[in-house]
Amino acid sequence: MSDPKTDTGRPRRKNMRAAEREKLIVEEAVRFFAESGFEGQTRELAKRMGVSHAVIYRHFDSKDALIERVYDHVYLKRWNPEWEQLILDRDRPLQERLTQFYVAYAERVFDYDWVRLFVSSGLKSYGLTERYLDIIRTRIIEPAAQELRESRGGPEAPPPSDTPPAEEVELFWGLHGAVFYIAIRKYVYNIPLEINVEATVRATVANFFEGVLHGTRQTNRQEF
Amino acid sequence: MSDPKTDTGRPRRKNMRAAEREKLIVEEAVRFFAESGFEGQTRELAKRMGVSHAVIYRHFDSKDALIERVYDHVYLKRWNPEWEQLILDRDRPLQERLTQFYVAYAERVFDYDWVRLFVSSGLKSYGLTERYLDIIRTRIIEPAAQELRESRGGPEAPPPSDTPPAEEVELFWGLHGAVFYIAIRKYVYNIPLEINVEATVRATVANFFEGVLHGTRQTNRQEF
DNA sequence: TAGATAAGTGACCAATCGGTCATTTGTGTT
DNA sequence: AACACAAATGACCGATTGGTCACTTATCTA
Repeated sequence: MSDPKTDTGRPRRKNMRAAEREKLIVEEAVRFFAESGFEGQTRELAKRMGVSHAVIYRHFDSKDALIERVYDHVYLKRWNPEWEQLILDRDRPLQERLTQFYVAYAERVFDYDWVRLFVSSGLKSYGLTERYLDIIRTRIIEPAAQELRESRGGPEAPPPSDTPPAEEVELFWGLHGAVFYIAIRKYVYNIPLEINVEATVRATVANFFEGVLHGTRQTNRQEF
Repeated sequence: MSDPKTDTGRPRRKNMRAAEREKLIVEEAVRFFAESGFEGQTRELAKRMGVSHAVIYRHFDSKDALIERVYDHVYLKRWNPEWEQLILDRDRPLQERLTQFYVAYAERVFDYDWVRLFVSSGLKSYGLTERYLDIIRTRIIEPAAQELRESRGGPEAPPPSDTPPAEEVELFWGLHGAVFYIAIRKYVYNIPLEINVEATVRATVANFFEGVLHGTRQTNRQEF
């Protein structure tokens, strides 16, 4: 039908350069493991690429080694270091900074592959999710909590300390959960969401700050 | 050492009545699948009970049949129908109702087995999580959203309709996510939480209502 | 164009999986 | 104590698993 030379689709069964093949395997593996979980078979993964499963073992020592590469590819590349400065930028109101952060975060991370692989690896407890959430905690949650504590307390507020305020930290984890749960509903629970994600994120952050700024601090909080 | 008749521990290797054995299998399977995921082997499950894995197949037609029973045992028994009336009880402020609900909900459901099995089955998409979240939506989220819409709107507010207000519904999903994410952090991501869960739930609900009641409705919301 | 080298194949392996079955062992009944 | 039946066993089956290897095929280079 079509001349393989002019066929714009994937080159059929031709040999590929090692680097190119590896990249292709990792990309296909990301999607595959996101769908099937890590117990998905290498043979089926290979079949998707139209090659024998032995090819995978030419390029990766083991299935676990491939999974490691999948992690790298999916997680590490999606963290934007600028977010860390954004949270601390006192030229803008804290609410504005967090709105921008969560809108950008959702844009990057609310994705079938990312969310499912993250939750899957959480259940397997390879220690990977713990490391990632450490970044969220130390770079986003705790700085934001510190900013809030310093900004909203009057002159009589306790002086800022090195240890982040536990009460505010938990509230920000609540905000984080409210936002991320959107992705969980969509990609883990398969709930069809017809909502505008960005608008929902904005509204969630806005509602959070309305509570946090206008609320009375004295009630319902003493038990932390 | 101890007379097997008076030994309060598990009876060693003795035959059990069918009903008793089935119950024991299901209970052990709950814990086992929560730890290992549904790909855990029946042989290892049997080994935990000190029996051969053929025993499982005497009492259950297949592994899938056992998993079905595990679902029943874990999910259906933990829903309290009184919660549905609680949300609609206009003798009390809506915030109080939701606080009571989420404190009770967390008490029942924030549990290693429950949370991990729920997320696992979500990833497998057996349709089970969808059914469960339908209950949450129709019995809790949408009624609460309706209550809020009717309570906070002044006389000029639009008349209540049969279809729940989408804007409020999404906000309440945010509250639900903020609360449930506590359990996800603890049991899926293995983050050690030293917090008082009940106090955190109360604070989360309180902060949510401070935002929802004191906030200005006009800003940041028009895009839903 | 011929040889060298890298890429890909398919058969194979040992371990593991869900599931079955003839047989043995325990237990309530008479 | 003897019988009948239920419970449990362990060997076995066929399919599937991650992984290997000798061999074939494609591509680059001289």
